[in-house]
Amino acid sequence: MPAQRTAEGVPTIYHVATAAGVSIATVSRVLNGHAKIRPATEERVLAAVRELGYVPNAAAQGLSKGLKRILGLVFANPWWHDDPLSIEETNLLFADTVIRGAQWNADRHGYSLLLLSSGVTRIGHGALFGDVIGKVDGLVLLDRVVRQERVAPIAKRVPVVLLAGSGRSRSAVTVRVDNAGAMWLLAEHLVLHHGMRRTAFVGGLPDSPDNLARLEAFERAVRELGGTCEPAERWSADWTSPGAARVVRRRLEDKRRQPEAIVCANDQMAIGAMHALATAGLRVPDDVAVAGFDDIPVSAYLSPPLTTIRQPMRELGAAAVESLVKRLEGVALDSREVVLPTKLIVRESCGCQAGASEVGEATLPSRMLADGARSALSETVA
Amino acid sequence: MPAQRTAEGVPTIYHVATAAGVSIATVSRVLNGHAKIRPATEERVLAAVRELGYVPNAAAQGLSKGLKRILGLVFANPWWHDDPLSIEETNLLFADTVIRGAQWNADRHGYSLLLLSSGVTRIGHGALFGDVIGKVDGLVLLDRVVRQERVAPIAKRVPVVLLAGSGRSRSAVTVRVDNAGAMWLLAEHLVLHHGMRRTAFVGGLPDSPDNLARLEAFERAVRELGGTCEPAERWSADWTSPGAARVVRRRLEDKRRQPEAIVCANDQMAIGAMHALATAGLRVPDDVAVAGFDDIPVSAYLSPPLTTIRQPMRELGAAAVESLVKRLEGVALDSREVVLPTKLIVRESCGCQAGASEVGEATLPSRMLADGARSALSETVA
DNA sequence: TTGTAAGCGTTATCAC
DNA sequence: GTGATAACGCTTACAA
Repeated sequence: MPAQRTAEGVPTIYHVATAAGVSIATVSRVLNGHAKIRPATEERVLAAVRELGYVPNAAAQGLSKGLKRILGLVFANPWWHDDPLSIEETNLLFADTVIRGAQWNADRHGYSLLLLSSGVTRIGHGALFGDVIGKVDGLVLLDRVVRQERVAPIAKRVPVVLLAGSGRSRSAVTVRVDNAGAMWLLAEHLVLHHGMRRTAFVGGLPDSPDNLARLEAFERAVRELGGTCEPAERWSADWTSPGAARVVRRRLEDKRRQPEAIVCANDQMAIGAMHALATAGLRVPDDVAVAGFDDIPVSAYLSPPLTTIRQPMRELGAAAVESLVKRLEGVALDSREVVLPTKLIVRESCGCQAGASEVGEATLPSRMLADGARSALSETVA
Repeated sequence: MPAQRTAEGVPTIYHVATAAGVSIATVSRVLNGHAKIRPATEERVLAAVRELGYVPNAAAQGLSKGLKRILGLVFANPWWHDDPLSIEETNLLFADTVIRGAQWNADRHGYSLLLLSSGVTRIGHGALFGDVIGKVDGLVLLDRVVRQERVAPIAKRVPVVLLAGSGRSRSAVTVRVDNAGAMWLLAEHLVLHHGMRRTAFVGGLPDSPDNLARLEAFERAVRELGGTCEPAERWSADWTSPGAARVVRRRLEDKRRQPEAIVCANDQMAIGAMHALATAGLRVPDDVAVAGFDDIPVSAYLSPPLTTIRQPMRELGAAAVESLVKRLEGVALDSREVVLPTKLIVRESCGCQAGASEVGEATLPSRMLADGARSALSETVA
């Protein structure tokens, strides 16, 4: 037996073996539960493990087993010092909540989640995200972190799941929400229920697939229902409250008749829009109705409470991990695309009255669920 | 040369060597930039690397170098299905923003950030966080993820930084903000500037070091300035908006005179408090002033905009990683404790008038900076 | 039931 | 400059 090789203070399997008077193979067996071990032996090994505070070196395990049990999630994580205006980052809550869902489910499956960012240093510069790809068994790519054509080469090396992507990738699985169904519901509520005809849609970053899907679906739905939606160019923002506030203020200076309803591609922008309206002396929803998308926690606590689309952000992260894990364990995926359902949460910013409950909340099932959509939630959290 | 050993499709250094007609040692040298390589050779190797889409296996590198270049961050990440009320998680924004800062700085130093959660599965059950500790070179432990006495054994194995901890650990470095200085500033503003004497402090989870520090400092400051602070037990909440709303509503039912100012241990609770007050027909700040802590992005967009303490959450994460990396690179730390400064952000919920700027914002330097505090920000983002 | 030894894919120390 | 080759710490046949 090569005895203890490490000079460092960190105990290895050799130390444990020596201390327990067995071979390293036996230690490994005890720790991994394979094979039958004599109880007395097992006890000695475990005692040694405890005594030394031994924890296996995951790098060695990964090398030996060919599985690192680490999943990567790539998101946009800029530092903001260059741009004081972006203190409130692009869709902050969305990414963070997705991350939480992904971490949670990875953990459940015995994997850990490695957080990777696009945009700051080496990542994204070299091909294949630099070397970080070598650290993971699979990758979740958030919306917009990588261009369409860059996905294939990455997917050649590790399984990839696209989160909130356009869903048009051959090489990777896509997980997203039912944006179109959501916007239809909202348009119906505004146009049919409240009788509003003139609307506007405050968009997030223009190249975001989610933003595009929401915009197109909303415009189309409103038009088909007999209403109008102001030209998107004039209402394009950047997912942030200040950005949306700016857009709304600019429109307010224009003295033509204002829209009756302003729908925003996320809740943060709805908050910015409401702020701009309030500052201009307009009341929500009496003068203008406002709606958002996401249903972030504060939305229920705004005045007025925000009518919005709830998307299962956490489940989105969990579902992405779920299909990655399935792929790694050799389970066949039944679809290249997972579409999670959304809900219309009716509160007061659209003109409805507060319900009996503390936080008024009406829930309609999403119709128009895309083909192949199932509740990945029940799948995931089973 | 043992030729290509891997059956999988993933190319190894052996494939590259074969393709380039050199030894694996040469490939390694080219990729790591050590030693002099003939330009022609280098070119052949690089070509092979590109051709094959080779990326080094990080597990093998970690094993060989004794450094995984992975840092772990442990935070609380419960799934909420058991408890529908906790949809808005404990101090969500705080942890998420800290995580972003940590990820950003880790990336800058060539490390990746592994997200680990306490509480859900194996982690925290076995000693030493189960096996996950074997995946990292160092660990950042967030507030409350582990009890005081559990830190030492972990720190024996990998360097540990405590984030937002009590600062009383021998075995680990602590990174936190200047809670006491912040609360003094706020108390002065409320009591001296606005002349309010009767106050209340809505607390977060009672066992959180941050919460405790804020509560104690605020009570003490108010008292020394001649005001009063209602008993903490009655105002104890859980970091969430609904939690704070509940506490405030309960107090409102009590017909004794209400406090003139309600200070909350974070912004989410301030939002919940304002909601409860508005629902009860009380106006902020005319009837009751409200203040928060954190300065999350939406706080500037509430009505009224929230007066709060800005703590550098992102820098907190970055600083934690900074000291971990220093430790790993053998740089001596000049202190067991890093204390970052805070700022009082005066908006309108305290009774001040809106400033000239879009979002009124007065900034005072934090006095009472704890001993040894330096701007770790400048250190970090240098 | 346990031990021996051959990988796993790198890096790094020798030689040449 | 470049090529063998020995670690690195673990898992897993294969023997015993």
